[in-house]
Amino acid sequence: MPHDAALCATQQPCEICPIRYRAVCAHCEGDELAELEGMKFYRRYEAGQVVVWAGDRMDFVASVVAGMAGLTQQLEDGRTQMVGLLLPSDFLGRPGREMATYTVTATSNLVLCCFRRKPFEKLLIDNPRIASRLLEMTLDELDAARDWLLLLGRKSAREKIASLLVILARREAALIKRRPEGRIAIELPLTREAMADYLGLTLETVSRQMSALKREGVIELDGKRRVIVPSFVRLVTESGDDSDGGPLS
Amino acid sequence: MPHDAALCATQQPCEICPIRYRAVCAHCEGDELAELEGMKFYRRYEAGQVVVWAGDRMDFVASVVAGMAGLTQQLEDGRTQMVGLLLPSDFLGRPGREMATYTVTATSNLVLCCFRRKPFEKLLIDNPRIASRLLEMTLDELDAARDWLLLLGRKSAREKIASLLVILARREAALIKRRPEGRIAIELPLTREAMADYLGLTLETVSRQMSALKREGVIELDGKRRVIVPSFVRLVTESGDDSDGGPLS
DNA sequence: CCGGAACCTTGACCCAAATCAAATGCCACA
DNA sequence: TGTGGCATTTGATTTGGGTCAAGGTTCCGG
Repeated sequence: MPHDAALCATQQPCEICPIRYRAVCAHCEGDELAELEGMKFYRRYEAGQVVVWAGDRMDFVASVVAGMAGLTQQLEDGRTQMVGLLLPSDFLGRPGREMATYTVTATSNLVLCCFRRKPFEKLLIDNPRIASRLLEMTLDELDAARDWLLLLGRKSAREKIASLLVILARREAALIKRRPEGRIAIELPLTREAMADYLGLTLETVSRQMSALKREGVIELDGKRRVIVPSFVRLVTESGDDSDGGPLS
Repeated sequence: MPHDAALCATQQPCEICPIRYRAVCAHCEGDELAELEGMKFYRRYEAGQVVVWAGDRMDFVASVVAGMAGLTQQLEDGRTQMVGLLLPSDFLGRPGREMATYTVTATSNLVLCCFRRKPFEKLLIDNPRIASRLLEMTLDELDAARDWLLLLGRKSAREKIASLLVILARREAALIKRRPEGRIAIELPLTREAMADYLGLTLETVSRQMSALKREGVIELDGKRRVIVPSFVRLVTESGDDSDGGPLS
């Protein structure tokens, strides 16, 4: 097994792709889809592997098919902040940009559906369906970033943890077009350190707050990477915002 | 003078518009520009006026021509975080969305170049130039939001203040296609409270850090709303990140 | 079954920024 | 020229989360 990104021969047809109707290809049909299908290739990364370093040349863009990746930014003295969390169906890379602006790391085992950048950019010009879907996804990501700004700027450590769990639960549920409620389980494919980098905390504070939420019955831990939430509404209350999570979209 | 948004009769031709080559209309020429010009109308707001409330119907989109506006999000208990800062040439509103997601407030006197939403959406479909410019602007805004995440998550109060000043200086300079250097003046069309909401601080902390930067000669104050920076590189050093601000774009 | 590494938890202490509380400056306007 | 209403500054005190330090788990390879 190579240490580098593994170019993976086994790729699925788009028809049975789990992110077929949520990714950048969502609105494509017939010829458009065939063209994308013809140029796609898969890559797999192990948890912890770096996909690209900030400043490196990046000549592909991709959709996350499975797993999770984090975009990360750093100050010179090493302080680290996650600035993007990519879940299945999210888009990676910026058309028109040669160099990666952020370091991308697989936080769990990761499968990407990649397209070489240049041909993809051409497709973007010829094919308004793809371009408009990408605009829509970018606007959604901007909205998510804005919720994240509120989280980082104004929420307490406990609210931050609860918010992260709510976000993961909602994203997980959205993939199967449902809305989380009642007793639910959340996969948590992040180390405590990655959670801390996401939330602007230290890993010690993350650990302490997780313990506190557990002690108070808001969550139960099933191993380190799986969380049981007895009452989803209780968790939402703890997260500080009581928005209902908006339309299913 | 009405208390509400002032629909303003005096509007300039696009040719002499100060944001002609930076706004969503940047790549438009001839017919495209004429079409935009035919449907545009100006609105003016006084400092402090609300442009739209979160949740209200919003049936126009707009470019900021002059002045500054803040997008703001709130938790139920009143904690407030600014999640967007709109400067001249920035785009306001989301095509395809009926309701405003954020409250928009003029932080200084503000001039908007508005388009009714429905006709603008139609234009977006028919006219790839505008759509691709909007995608580009949205991607830039996402990058800015990601720098902002780093600021909120990991920077000290002093670094936050310095970073805000650097951002304003760069944006001001970019409008005239220059890069800030040496001794510069920065307009600061924000109250201390608005700065605090931007930076995830209290207004007292903002005031204290401004005083400290002044005491140490990093900045001089010329009234409350104008800052003189004797050495721009010194200010950038104080901001924590030493990126050079990227290409002029 | 043991040793080690990676990850996580817990405790004690500290500090940067929040909170609470006055002052002070600065207009606009009577 | 005073006066009320802001925005801002400054001071005293508290506190949430950071830092430093020590153990505990889990899991893998030998």
